Amino acid sequence: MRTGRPRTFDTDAVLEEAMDQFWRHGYESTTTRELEASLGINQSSLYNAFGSKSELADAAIERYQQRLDERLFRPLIEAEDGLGAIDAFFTRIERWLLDDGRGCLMGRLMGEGAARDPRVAARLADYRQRLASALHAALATAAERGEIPTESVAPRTEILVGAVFGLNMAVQASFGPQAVQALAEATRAEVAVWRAGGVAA
Amino acid sequence: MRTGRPRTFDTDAVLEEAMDQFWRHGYESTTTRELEASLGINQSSLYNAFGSKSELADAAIERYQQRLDERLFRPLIEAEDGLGAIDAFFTRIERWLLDDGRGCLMGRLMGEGAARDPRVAARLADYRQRLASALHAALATAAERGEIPTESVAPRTEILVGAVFGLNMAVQASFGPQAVQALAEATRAEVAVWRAGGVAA
DNA sequence: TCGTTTCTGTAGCGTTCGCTTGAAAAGTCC
DNA sequence: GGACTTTTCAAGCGAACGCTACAGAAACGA
Repeated sequence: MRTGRPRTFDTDAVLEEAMDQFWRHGYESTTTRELEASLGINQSSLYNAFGSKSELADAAIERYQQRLDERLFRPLIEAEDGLGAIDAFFTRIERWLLDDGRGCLMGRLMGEGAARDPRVAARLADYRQRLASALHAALATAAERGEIPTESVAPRTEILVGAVFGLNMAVQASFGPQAVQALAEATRAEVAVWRAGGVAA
Repeated sequence: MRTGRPRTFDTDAVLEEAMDQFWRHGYESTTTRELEASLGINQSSLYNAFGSKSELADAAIERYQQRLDERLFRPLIEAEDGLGAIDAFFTRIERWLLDDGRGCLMGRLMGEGAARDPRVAARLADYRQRLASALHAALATAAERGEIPTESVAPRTEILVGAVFGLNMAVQASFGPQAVQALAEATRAEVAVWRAGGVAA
């Protein structure tokens, strides 16, 4: 193992800041010059440490995905109150999208067609899978509790995945907080109808 | 009225081709060089005729919106079979998104954040309004026919708007035809549950 | 201390972007 | 036919893009 001059910056902190940049501006619109400025390190140091913009983004997305898992997906999977957990999930995701004006990194990447980069495409496919799994788990719990029929778990997983995509699209399209809130609220209302056995409140 | 040399190209045909280019590649990724090549006219002729890329896109989007109105929204508004028309709409939109691999221009624009251009933002807001109106009209018809409760018309309009956004997001994220089909199918299944009065088939 | 290895900063490569310039070509109107 | 207006075309402007070459600075093992 050959040694040499160690890095003067904290790789982890830089990655955190890079994640925030991609989160705010997406993949294409985050330029290496902006990264240089916001991360406080020179471009060549960036490339020396991460290889390429694509690889840096890949690492940043992995970091973001872990955060999503912790804050949004894990509570959904571990909750035991079925449809109540789904209601809470859509409240949480609404805040996630609106609270700090950053939206969702995955939504940005999906919308801007960042899947043309194969690394990003793999991350997005993984995200879709995790989202669907978490929703499926919560719906399965709801079925166990007798809140919804078992046959409806699979199609309703798709419905909710689509609803999350739709929320993200509304954010990307800059339709404003009210539009996003309206979509989230309508989704929660529909879930409430499921609980009521299909009889509208 | 001062006269001069007339154009050698058909403005209408050029606009049609420009619409197709934006449709295939979105706003940002459609370059003035590509337009020059595909439209068969010089860049300066383009700028002379349309002013700017933004204005050309604006005209192309207007054209596209008219097509959307004719092919997707008008049938939804004029149909008299309530939920049946909504089922047919989601079948039609699924084909619209998948058949020729172009997806939907509005979906591209929403996803790529093209709303940063004020002209595009206005077009997108208009699109959202037209989509919501068409769905609302069909749901109102369904309520008149007694298929769904009147109170559910407004929230379910939002649900379906979100579903359309979600379908577009799936297309933009390159999740593939099966993912898009699954979302559309699940939406139709949920609409069928509405008709059945909430009792799952 | 010395040699080796790695990191840092400047400067710049080649490409592409939206858009414009300037002169020649091609029409219309009197 | 000649004055006038507009379109066309090639060339190029200034800026931004991802990325890199290179030289000097800085830390390691011996």
